[in-house]
Amino acid sequence: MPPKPKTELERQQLRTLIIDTARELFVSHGVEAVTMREIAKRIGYSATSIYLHFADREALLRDICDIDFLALASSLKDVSKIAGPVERLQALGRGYAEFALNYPNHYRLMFMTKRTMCDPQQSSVQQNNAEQDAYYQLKIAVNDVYAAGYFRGDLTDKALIAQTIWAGMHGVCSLQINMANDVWIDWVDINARLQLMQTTMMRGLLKD
Amino acid sequence: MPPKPKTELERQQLRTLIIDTARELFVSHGVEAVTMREIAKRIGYSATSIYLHFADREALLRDICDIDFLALASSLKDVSKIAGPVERLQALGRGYAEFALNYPNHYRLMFMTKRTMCDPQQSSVQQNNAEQDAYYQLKIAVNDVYAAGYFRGDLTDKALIAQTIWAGMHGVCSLQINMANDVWIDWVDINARLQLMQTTMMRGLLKD
DNA sequence: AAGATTAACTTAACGCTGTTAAATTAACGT
DNA sequence: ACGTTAATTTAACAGCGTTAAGTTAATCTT
Repeated sequence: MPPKPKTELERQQLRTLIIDTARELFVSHGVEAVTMREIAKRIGYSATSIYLHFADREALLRDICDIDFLALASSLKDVSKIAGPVERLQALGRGYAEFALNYPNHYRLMFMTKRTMCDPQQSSVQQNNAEQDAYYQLKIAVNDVYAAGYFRGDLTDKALIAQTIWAGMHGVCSLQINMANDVWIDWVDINARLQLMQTTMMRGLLKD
Repeated sequence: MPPKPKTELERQQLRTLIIDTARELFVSHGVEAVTMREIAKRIGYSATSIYLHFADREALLRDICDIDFLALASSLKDVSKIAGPVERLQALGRGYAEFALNYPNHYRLMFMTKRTMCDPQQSSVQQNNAEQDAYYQLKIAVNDVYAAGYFRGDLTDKALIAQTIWAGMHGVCSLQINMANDVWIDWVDINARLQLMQTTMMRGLLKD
């Protein structure tokens, strides 16, 4: 029904409306099942209107991903208040898993689905900003434990330590998200698996 | 161009020809990029012919997955010859990672992609057959280490131990497969990550 | 041996998808 | 008052998985 002039602010608001609407649909239906037409209908526009704001579906997914990464980082920001460095690192792992299992479809989009990458320059997430970059939060937490001298003597590569801890938690979460319904496996309770992964990581990486 | 009667053997051969052709295409192009028409063209049939042997694309993917699981288990079968139980467990992890990183598109289909499950009854993989069931191989290896009394005293749930080790290796492999090209992360060499995950797991789970 | 039957296969077509081209609408500048 | 132009829609395309309808030729029946 619409006419002509639109302020830059209004354009931006429509962009984020599209993104937020799509994210909401993803929660319940999963990314792959949500169509461009469905997103458009939900906001009362025609499907082609989305292409005035995003080059294609992939570009929309990238921007949605950015918001998801911000949401993850935001959900973890209170962790920095925790006193002990080791406790902080463990709380980060717990928070990460909580996000993954609360928003499995978003986690899937972020970490388990093949996507075309964009350079971080044009991402809306500020790299190495602790409020926005969850991986940076992990690196800080690892750094703090390292500075306190808690890691085993043979562990000197802090990026390697961080990526290993990440992989451990990601392994538990992603198997849960993708394989929990697989009757082939005699799955143990997910909380027990998360717990053992955390303590195994700490026992394996920290000094005795 | 073809006429009528076909033996049960010939039907089976055509089935496996379809599966093998699709698997080969998956290796280079990825599962999502391979279309039914493309598979059919490759074997010189029309696309609709596939539907005489598989209910739908999902059913074809399930059967392909079965073959992939068999291939994984087969690639690990020599591990059982290794003498020490801990060495066996570690070799299993290395072999698993080797498979994952050599056939990333198949690994993605097997462990990272949402699929509708079928009951193990009608799977061509024999559950709890060490030659065919890779997860059973892992359980045996964990069992052997457990029987030898090498695990820490507070670890009594063998399924939990197996699933944690699996999650650790899966975490490293799946992050590598899906995120290795992400310039956001200062990725350390994949072999170093695999190595540290293995030693961390062993240090964390085994007695000192 | 001729005709009906039927398995194996193909061509046509449907509904859905992401996406593009063309048409429409209405506010603005002059 | 009127063209210009941005915002939006409708129409349409190519490709997908899939189904329906046809075609072919070997076998079965009598």
